[in-house]
Amino acid sequence: MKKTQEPRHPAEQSARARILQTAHDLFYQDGVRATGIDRIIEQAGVTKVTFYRHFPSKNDLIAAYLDYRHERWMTWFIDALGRVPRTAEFPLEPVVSALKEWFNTPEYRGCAFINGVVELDGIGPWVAEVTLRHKRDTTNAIANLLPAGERGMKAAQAAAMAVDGAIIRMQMEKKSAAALTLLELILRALCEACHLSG
Amino acid sequence: MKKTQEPRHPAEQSARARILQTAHDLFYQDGVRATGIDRIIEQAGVTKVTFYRHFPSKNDLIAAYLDYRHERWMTWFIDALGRVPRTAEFPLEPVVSALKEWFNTPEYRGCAFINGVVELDGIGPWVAEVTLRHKRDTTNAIANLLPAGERGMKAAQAAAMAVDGAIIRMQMEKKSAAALTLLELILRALCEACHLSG
DNA sequence: TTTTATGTAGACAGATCTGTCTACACGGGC
DNA sequence: GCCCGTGTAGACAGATCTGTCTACATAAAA
Repeated sequence: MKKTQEPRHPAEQSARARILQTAHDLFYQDGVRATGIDRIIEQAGVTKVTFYRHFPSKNDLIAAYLDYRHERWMTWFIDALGRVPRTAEFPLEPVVSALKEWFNTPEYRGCAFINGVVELDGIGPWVAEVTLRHKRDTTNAIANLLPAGERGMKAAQAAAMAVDGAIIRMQMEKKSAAALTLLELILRALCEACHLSG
Repeated sequence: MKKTQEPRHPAEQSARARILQTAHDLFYQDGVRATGIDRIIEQAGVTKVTFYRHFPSKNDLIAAYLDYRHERWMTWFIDALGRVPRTAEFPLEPVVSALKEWFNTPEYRGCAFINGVVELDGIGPWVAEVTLRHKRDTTNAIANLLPAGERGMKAAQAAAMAVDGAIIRMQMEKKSAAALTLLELILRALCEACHLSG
């Protein structure tokens, strides 16, 4: 079953996977509106017909891009949170560590979903919807670092919002890790205020 | 001196002012990239020649828009902060009140400068520069609510970053004032942690 | 009075972007 | 043996966007 999927280029990816991968890189790096279909087609090494057979319109590609991005980023984030030992004194420390890792990647250009909401507000309500799902999942991942219950959930939501602020900040300032130390200040204050640090 | 400025339409604004005003409304509401020159020209009631005499290129208009926006918003923000009585118990309360006012305006679509950085990253480094100026001025306005000194400044910077998070959050969620209560939670925690609440 | 700054009206060039179309090739399953 | 899914190559239509151009009008300044 499904051996028909990848016959053409045994070593390489299927045409669809190459398109999606290329679209991801270009959309994230240069922005969705600024990236034309032609450039994706050229860089992915496919033709227009092949492209439009897989993605009937650019909007379909954008939707697939956001899904793909969510999957990738979420997997990485949860893994990164787990790689740092949790301490009772500052249970949100893994959040700072994970973001530090992300912020230092050379291709960093902010949160694809925040960028999407800003750039693509007009093309449909589904952009805001997938973005809210993304932020909900992120909040849940943060909440898993805290004791279950009302207090932990409120703190996780606030922490996630502060993280968005840090993401934006880092996107503006490029250099300088000021965003990270400020975020740590906020998260420590939050943990204390919610009696979550021991 | 300068009586030449507004001769044509005594009751109305000068052509330049109308263009800038229209550009502001459309750029902020629909996004810069999504707004064509033709639409601004039409809605401002001027012609192409008039437009290009005042603004040699769209980028010049974008720059003027950001300057104009900064002036307007900053004036409003400082005024709004001053309208709320400061309490020693929670000195950052005016920030929450001011944002509440802003978030409830029907035309709210986030921070024009954050949107600009996301949308216009490619067109030149000056976008990030005016954005950083804007955020610095905002931070200073917040710092004026706090006692001068190292502690107050750090808290103001962290608060400004959290505010950015709330701005984004509100932009995604449209309805629901969750962003505001979360922001208040963060700011209260910050004030306590920095020993700024009495 | 002449010049200059400002304005109007609208055609046009040149680029770019999305999406469609024709024509052809090849491998696997029916 | 034949069809169908997937692939290639590239022309083309139609829309939109930025910016230029000609031709003309008018009020204030010199």
